[in-house]
Amino acid sequence: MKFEVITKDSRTRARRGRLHLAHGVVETPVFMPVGTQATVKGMTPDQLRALSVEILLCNSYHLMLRPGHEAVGRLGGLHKFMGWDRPILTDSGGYQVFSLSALRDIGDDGVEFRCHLDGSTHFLSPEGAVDIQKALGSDIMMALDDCLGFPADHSAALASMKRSMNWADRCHTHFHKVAGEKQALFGIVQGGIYPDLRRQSAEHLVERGFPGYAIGGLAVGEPNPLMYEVIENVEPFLPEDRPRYLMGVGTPADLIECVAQGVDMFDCVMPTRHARNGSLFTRDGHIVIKNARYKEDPGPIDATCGCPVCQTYSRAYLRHLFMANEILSSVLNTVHNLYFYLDTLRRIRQFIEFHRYDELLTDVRRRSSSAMEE
RNA sequence: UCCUCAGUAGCUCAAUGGCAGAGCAUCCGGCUGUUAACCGGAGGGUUGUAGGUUCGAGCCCUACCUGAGGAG
Repeated sequence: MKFEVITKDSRTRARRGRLHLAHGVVETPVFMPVGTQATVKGMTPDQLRALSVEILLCNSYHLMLRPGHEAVGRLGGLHKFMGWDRPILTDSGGYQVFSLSALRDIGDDGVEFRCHLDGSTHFLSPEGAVDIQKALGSDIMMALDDCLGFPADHSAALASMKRSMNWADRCHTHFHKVAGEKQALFGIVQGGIYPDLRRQSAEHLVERGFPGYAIGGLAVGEPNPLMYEVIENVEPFLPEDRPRYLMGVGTPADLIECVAQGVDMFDCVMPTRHARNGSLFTRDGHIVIKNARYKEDPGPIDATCGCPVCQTYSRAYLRHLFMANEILSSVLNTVHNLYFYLDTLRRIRQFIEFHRYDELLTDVRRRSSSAMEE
């Protein structure tokens, strides 16, 4: 794996970069749609390519349980299995430590999960997480981490961060024992909202040396300005020549704000999940397509959008599909929302190249404050 | 014509004679490394009509109206 910074914006920390991975080149800043179970819900790989998706995120924990990472490995790896030949990043299952908290038990050695499908128990260790992601054959694998919720006091955040660092070390060691040149392992900075812990965590990981660094444990309930502040505080401790990946974030405005803090990579379920739940993104915020006001609205979702859905279908038709619970509703809404996200990232990259990123930042702040007044 | 059964929210149905509810639909909100085509909230009633019994009736009694089934 190789990462190059092509351009840096003059007035913000925004960077324009390029990530060379085993399955292709990724222009950064980049948004990775989430394909938890080896599919971006409702999309074929062809549709994703048509939207110019460059890299996907898939989930180790879910694929370990079903169909099983060994099975995927025997079938030729995740790329072949799902018919996607561009890069894939796999999450380790660290987020499930957080989101499936009722079904798991964390120890120093790893996490014991009770499977949400059949109740069987599984143990996920740092080494196991690497083995799973090796079998899946992702371009980028993530270290197993302990994703802390919000709020958490300093001592809880310290203990959790130390555990994550211990696990990151073990992933690093095991990775270099078993994995080849084709895959890369990213470390994940933790430490909650505490600047001293975030700094310790970042310095620990950098000393160990990873080809990329993720910022985890954010967008877990804290106010957005606090999230931006945490990123602003941790960025100076991350090496300039390595990609920074903000895990699980976020809204379109979040992406624009966080690129300004030096983030290169994002993933989030928001565009795809919101699509299925009927929230559609526009330049002036989202619209809820089920609202009665769209019943006979002949216009597109967003008049300024160039996506195939906005070229063809009315809000009235999309509302009808949603209300009628038609499968096509999810498909068309997902196409639009993913296009919107990818187009936002295209604009982000352009503004950085022109050294005018602050203009984009000003524009998005103005739009979100005027949307609040409505 | 007679007999039986039924009539409660837009729909399908609950409710010992004791505060009239649910599911769906409608309207609105939420969703941030997916247990999520999901979750939450709100509005909505002269219990077919008119009487009667009772401290109190959706429930018991009488008549009528409407519908379904049966008999002739």
